[in-house]
Amino acid sequence: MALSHAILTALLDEDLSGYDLARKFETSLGFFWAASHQQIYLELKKLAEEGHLKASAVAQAGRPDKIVYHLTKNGRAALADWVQEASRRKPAKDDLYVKLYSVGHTDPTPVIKELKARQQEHGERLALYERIQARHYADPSSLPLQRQGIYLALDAGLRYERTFLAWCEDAIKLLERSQSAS
Amino acid sequence: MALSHAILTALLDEDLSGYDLARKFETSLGFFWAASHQQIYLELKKLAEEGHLKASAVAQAGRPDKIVYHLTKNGRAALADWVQEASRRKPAKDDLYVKLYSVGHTDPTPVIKELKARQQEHGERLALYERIQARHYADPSSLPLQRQGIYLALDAGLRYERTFLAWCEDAIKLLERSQSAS
DNA sequence: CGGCATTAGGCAATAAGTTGCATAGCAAGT
DNA sequence: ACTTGCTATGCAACTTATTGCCTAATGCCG
Repeated sequence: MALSHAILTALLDEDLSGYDLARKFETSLGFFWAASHQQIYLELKKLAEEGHLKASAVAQAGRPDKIVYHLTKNGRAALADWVQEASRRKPAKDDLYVKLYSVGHTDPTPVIKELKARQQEHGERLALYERIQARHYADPSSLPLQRQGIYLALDAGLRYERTFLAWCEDAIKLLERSQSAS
Repeated sequence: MALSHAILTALLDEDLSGYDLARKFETSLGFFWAASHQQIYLELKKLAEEGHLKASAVAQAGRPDKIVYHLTKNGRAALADWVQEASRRKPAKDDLYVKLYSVGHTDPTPVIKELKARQQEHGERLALYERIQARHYADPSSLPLQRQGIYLALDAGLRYERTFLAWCEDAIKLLERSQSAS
């Protein structure tokens, strides 16, 4: 039950429809907790049934109708409880490192290729984070309290991407060197 | 089907029983792909059925019998195929960052508490990585090819933990400052 | 008008992972 | 004799997430 809490969190600020939420999970919050729209719609239904959210149908002109969800007192309390619970570190799961374990036994070429693909991918992500930072979090000391948490999450993302990219570069160098040596 | 590949990878070096594998997944490989013994036993059965592994019962004196698994040609080929497939970046999922999003709306104290707990946890993990590095990977340039991949994975772990700890410290500082200011 | 993208919501099947529990042999300590 | 702990394997129920597919209204482009 973790996506549910991410959804409740997203609804702290504003009432949103499932569709809106899905988009929010493609950017901002989704950087730290990814979810597909299928999952989101399902979870919203459950949360409404449990009384954590209140659903209201909204007719729209020129667009399909939508269902907007509002955080109830109940939901707010459930969220507060969850924030107080200690969460455990998520067990790491990344194919890339597992593949590194096979390096001595098979051709390292595909691993190098993958490292380069990741380099690209993480470089793009870093650029995105940097754009967001420049636009919305350029001056952290003047941020209102409500943005400070998000700023910190973004900062964690920035540091992670930079660290990963630096490692990536070194890893590629090492593997290419040992490849040409053999 | 990802745990299966991690298991195949672990069996590249040596034949192992489910129990042995479970222990391997509590250290080394498990740092990058976590798995419980229940999952491992289940997956081993499947892999044996599919012909990727060959199971052989081994009677032991003074201990319960065990089932040792050996990587077949078939399994080796499947693993090689998998290494060539491009793997996608795992969608990030960490409660901690989601909780940061709720900072302006509720009391930040539990979040600070959690950050400190993580600091502790990641500090211990870093110390563990450093011990492993000092013991087995002190001189990376002299490593045989088969250890270089593992060295790189460990290096990624070291960098990640250090980055996280530095961020953690800054995050705690910022939150405590804004807490006392309010 | 036809086709395509966007907005909006959903179902069903499957895969993957977690939690809790069960069994059983043997060793070593108390 | 009793308990604790390690080795060794497993089942069942459940939650969580992924994949693929579907409907339906509207706007826009050619």
